[in-house]
Amino acid sequence: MPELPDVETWRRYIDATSLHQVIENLEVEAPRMLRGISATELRANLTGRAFETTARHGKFLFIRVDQGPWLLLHFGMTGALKYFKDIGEAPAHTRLLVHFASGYNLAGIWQRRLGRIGLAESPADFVRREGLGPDAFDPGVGLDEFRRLLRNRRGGVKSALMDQGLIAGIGNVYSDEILFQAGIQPEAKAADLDPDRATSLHRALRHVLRIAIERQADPERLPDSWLLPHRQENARCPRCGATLRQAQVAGRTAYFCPECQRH
DNA sequence: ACATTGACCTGAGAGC
DNA sequence: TGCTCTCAGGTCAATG
Repeated sequence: MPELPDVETWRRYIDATSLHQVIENLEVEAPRMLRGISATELRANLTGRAFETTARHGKFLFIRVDQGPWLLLHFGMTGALKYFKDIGEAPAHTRLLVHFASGYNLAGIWQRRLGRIGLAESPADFVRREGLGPDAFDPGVGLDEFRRLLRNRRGGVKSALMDQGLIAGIGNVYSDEILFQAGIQPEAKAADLDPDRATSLHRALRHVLRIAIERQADPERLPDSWLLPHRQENARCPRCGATLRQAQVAGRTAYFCPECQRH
């Protein structure tokens, strides 16, 4: 599902397709996805202007409107974007449709309406307001800072990784991958990780996110040595061949290798 | 301060 | 075929 690497891929997709074109009109099919703004207000803020630049923080994508606010998108569990010409080709479940004067269109697609469309003054302002933690892929989150974040946690390490207020961008799937590559069980207590394991975890986090972004978050293109392609019932660990285990952790289905991952 | 649960959504797949 | 149930998992609110 859309986590940091997916959203980063969508950000680059916007950069490659949708900047510097006058927005002629905009339609919102799912008003419930709007927060704190009406479809009419959103249209008034965007039409006649152009997208100028993009930013991302955690799982949030920001698209700056020239001389104006930032369009804010959250992909929820099923969000996607599509840039296309023929309006007859508008994808199913299009909830947001931006018509450019060029004749091209940008669709925001959410099969389930679990997502968010809005405006923000600036990414920094939004991040502060929402109480988001630092972006998980920000090089500024170095080992020391990472250790400090974990040290102050009471609960499990998987739940810490997924807490957007602690560190933003990691969800259920990538937290499993990061823990697998670090060799740590999802239910291990975050504060109990010794310095070596915290270092491994930090390194795995950076490595997983970097490779996933490079591969455009496409599961088909991720290495077979990763857990992610094997994230299904009764599959085998790509490292040791043991049967992967499935457990409810922090309310989600976690997959892990009982042999390779330890407390 | 943490975990747990259900709601929000919709479609796919299973079981009958 | 068609019905019902469960599951997927990001976020939020209520509860323990």
